[in-house]
Amino acid sequence: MTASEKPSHHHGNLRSALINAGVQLLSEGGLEALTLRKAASVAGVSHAAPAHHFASLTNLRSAIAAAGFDIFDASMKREIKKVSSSNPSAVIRAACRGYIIFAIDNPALFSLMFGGTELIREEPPLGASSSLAYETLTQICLPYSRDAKSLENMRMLVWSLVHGFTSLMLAQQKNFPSADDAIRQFEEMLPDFSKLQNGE
Amino acid sequence: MTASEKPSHHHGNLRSALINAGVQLLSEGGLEALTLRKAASVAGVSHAAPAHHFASLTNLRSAIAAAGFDIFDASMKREIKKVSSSNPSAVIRAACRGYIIFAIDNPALFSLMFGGTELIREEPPLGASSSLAYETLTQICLPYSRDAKSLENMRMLVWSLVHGFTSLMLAQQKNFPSADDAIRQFEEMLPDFSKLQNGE
DNA sequence: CCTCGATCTAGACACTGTCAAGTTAATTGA
DNA sequence: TCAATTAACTTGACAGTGTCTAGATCGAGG
Repeated sequence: MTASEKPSHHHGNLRSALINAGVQLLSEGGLEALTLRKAASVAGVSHAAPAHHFASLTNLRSAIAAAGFDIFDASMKREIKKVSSSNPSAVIRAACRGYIIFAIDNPALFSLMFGGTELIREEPPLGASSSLAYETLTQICLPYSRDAKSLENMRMLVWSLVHGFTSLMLAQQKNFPSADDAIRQFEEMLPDFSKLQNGE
Repeated sequence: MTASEKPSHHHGNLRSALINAGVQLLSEGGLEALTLRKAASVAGVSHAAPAHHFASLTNLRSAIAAAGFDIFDASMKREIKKVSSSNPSAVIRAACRGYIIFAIDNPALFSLMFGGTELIREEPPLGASSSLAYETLTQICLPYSRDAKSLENMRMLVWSLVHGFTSLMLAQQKNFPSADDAIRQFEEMLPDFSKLQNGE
């Protein structure tokens, strides 16, 4: 949509425009700043236009959360790529760094995804994107699993640890630490954790 | 407030009545069912009455969250009392059971307390109650701490683990498991965790 | 008894999600 | 090519929300 295009009655790509507007509203004003009408306004359409793409606010929130899971998964994968994949423990720690970085960079989005807001989790947009991140978290635990049950336990252990740490960090401090400080604190807590790996 | 008392213009104890009404609304309709006007209605007063006790919805939410932290702390302490206090690891596991039980019994309250809703965390009502629970979590880690730093790491480790597990459980399943099932799943994940205790 | 302050009511305003009806534009089909 | 159909959007309305202002009522202290 360049400036040379004359404004059309049809927006063209309103659905993704509303999602982008929602992400922006979240990052600027927190959870409660995300409203259908504001998103419509930012996207440059009337207040009722979103209804044709999202049946309700819950649907828009779910689509935004799905976009959040994509960013989230990308953040973990980016940090994983930075380290040698031959060291399983380093890979897990890298994923955790990506986890924390995402939350610090997108606290309101993180809250929307995990904070208890009603979302439609099963259907395609959100279900697929969250499964992606789920899969990444499973992959990094594979080296530590002997069977299906130990994999599930390890995955839940790692996920619980990093998710709990991140959630509590966001809930406690009004002014979050920098991502570097948060990661430092997490890894300082973690050394004991490495004992339960079968060897690093 | 018995039925024999004639209704007075003054409610008498509107502040706590609104908090109780809020807890009820949360448990019946989730996060978004908690509104000032509904709480006022449940308490039997006009829509503007709450303003004299809570300057804004955020203040009411904070007071309700404070009440939640009291229940939360009581739930942990109740489980701790059930076990012999001579076994530090058993005490920690008991506290975690209380943590999970509270979340299963009060999912919306849990979301309000930790889910990213804006709250006034420093001031007396919420600040004091959350410090109480914080203190309980610190106490159960004392047997495993050699110094201030190791205590902080252990506390954060335990808290992150149980909080992350609980949050993810509430976020993932629309129909939560029973408290018993959730605790079983948590403790099944935990055995590896016991390795990092200096001895059970 | 009377005053005064605390408590609550009534009304209003802007904002919200959602619905219904109408308008515009793109696409399809003959 | 051009009319008809359908998708996309606008306008208007409604109930519900937080919050403000003004006024009414009650309880306690002088």
